[in-house]
Amino acid sequence: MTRKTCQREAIRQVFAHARGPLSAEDVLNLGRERVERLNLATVYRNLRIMVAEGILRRLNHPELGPLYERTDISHHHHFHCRRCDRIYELAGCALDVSGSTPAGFRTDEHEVFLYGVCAACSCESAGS
Amino acid sequence: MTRKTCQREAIRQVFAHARGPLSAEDVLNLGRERVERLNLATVYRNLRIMVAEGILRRLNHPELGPLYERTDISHHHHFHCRRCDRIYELAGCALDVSGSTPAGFRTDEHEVFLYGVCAACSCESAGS
DNA sequence: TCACTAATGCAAATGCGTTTGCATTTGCAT
DNA sequence: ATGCAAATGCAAACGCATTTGCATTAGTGA
Repeated sequence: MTRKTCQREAIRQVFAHARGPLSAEDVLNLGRERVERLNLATVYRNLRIMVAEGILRRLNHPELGPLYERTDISHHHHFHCRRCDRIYELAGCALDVSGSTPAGFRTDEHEVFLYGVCAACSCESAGS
Repeated sequence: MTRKTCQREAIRQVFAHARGPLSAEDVLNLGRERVERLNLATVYRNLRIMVAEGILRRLNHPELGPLYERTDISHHHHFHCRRCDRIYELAGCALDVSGSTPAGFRTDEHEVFLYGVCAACSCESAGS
């Protein structure tokens, strides 16, 4: 029987309000804003459950490592600002999948990662 | 002073003949076909040197982890066959980078990973 | 309210890629 | 041929994400 605990609820709330994928550490920190008494092991235990439930997906970012994101958002890709280290979700997909798949191959999934500087960081350093 | 050892030469040869990115373990195994006495620590030491020299690039594949590939090949992306676990290099790029970069953002680099089944594996299971 | 057990906290343990200390081997200049 | 420092082999150590054992806490049905 599954119980409704405040730490579990906090973790779900964190994802409900997140605007991008989160690392386990992120979930811990954001979760603690809601429930001071929250442990990393608990975070992992719940992340695992939520992934098993299909609520979350675990993705491996080439530069940031393992991140978790909700599965109820449509196909998208990620932009990593190397200045502030934030991850932005990019709506849609500008990849021609069939165009990049060799003859005889079948592409089931794909991931695209962009790296650069976000608007916020560009402004800061823009001067004037 | 840098010396020319057979293990170092073997590692360079491995990359000279590789047709895709390799894991450290791959380099060890392929290198041993050339020099039986080759150690993983040596592989790592040389990989590090070659990356520092700019000969190799280290990339983090979301499904396969850290891989090393030559830097003297033109822009391309990777296809991972989930059936045989092989990595194929895809010539060119079918991503509309500017199209996927939000206003105000600047994209410096990007990576694309495709997952699916390669031609060889498709044939095997295709029956006739 | 009470008992039962799921869930948590904590700390130790794991797995895996990678690094490092040190004794030994081996290019290479002399 | 000889000597010195670079390179290697080996095994232990690391860093980091993640898991786990166990005592304690706290939902929840009765």
